[in-house]
Amino acid sequence: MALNDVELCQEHAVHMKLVNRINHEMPSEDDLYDLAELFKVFGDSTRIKILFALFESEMCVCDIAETLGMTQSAISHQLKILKQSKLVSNKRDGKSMIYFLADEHVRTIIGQGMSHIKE
Amino acid sequence: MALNDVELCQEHAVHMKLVNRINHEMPSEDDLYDLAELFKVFGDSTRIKILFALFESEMCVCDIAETLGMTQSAISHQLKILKQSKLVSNKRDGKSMIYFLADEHVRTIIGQGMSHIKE
DNA sequence: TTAACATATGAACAATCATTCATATGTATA
DNA sequence: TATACATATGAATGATTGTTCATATGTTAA
Repeated sequence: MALNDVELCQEHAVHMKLVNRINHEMPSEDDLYDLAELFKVFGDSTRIKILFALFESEMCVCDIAETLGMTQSAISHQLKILKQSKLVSNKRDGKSMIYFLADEHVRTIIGQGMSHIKE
Repeated sequence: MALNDVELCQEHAVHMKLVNRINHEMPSEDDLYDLAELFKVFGDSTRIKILFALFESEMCVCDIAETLGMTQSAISHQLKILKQSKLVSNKRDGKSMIYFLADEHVRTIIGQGMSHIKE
C-alpha cells in the first residue's frame, strides 16, 4: 500500500481484501459517468412527463408543449437533451417535427422506478 | 376550452383529442415528482459507485469511502440521500454503521441503464 | 468517566441546470 | 418570392446540488 493512501478506519487491513475486490468489479469511470448522465436525464419531471406522453403516441413539439402546459422553447430544450441521450428520436412531417420513443429500455426503467416509489 | 388556454399550433383543434387522452393517462403530479426525485438520486456518479459497491457486499462507511477514494463526510452525505429514497438501509455494528441495498429494483434499474448506454 | 474511534450534520461555496426571452433556422403556402 | 408557421438555440438568471470544513453525536474500551 502506497504511503500516501488514505487510511480511514482502523480495521483497514482487515477490510482491504473487500475493498480491492469491489474496485475490481467496478465498471470503468467512463461507464459510470455515462450511467449517471443517463439517469440525470430521467431526473427532471418535465422530461419524465414528455416520456409519459410519448408512451401513448408520437407527437409534435407544439402538442407536447400544450399537453404539459409549457412553452415551446422549454419543451424544445428538453427534447434536445432527451435526443442526445438517445431516449427519443424525431422525424420531420412538413413544418412539424414528430418525436417518438427511441427504444424500450425507457419503459422498463420508468416502470421499475414507478414500482419502487409505489411500495 | 377556456379562453385563456394556450394555443400553440394551428392544428390545435385536430390534436386536442390526443392531448386530452394523454393528460388522462398521465400519472399524478405527486407520482411524477417522486419519480423524478428517485432518478435524480441515480444521477450522480458517486452514488452510482456506492450502489455498485453494495451490489458486491454490505459495507461500513469508512470502507465505502476508501473504496471510492473519497472523504468520510462526502460519502456520509450521499448515503443519507440514498437512504432517504429507500435504496439502501443500514444497521449498526459496534462503532460502525453497515449499509446494504434495500431492495432489488436498484439492480434492475441500473442494469437497464447499463444496457442502454452499451448499445 | 475519559479518550479514541466511527459516523452524521450544518453552513458555505462552486458548479450545474431548467426556464425565459429574443431571435435564428427551416418549411409550406399564397 | 414573401409571409406565416413550427422548431431550435444562445445568453441570462434564479434555483438546486455535491463537496469541503468544522464540529456534533454516538459507541467502545481502558
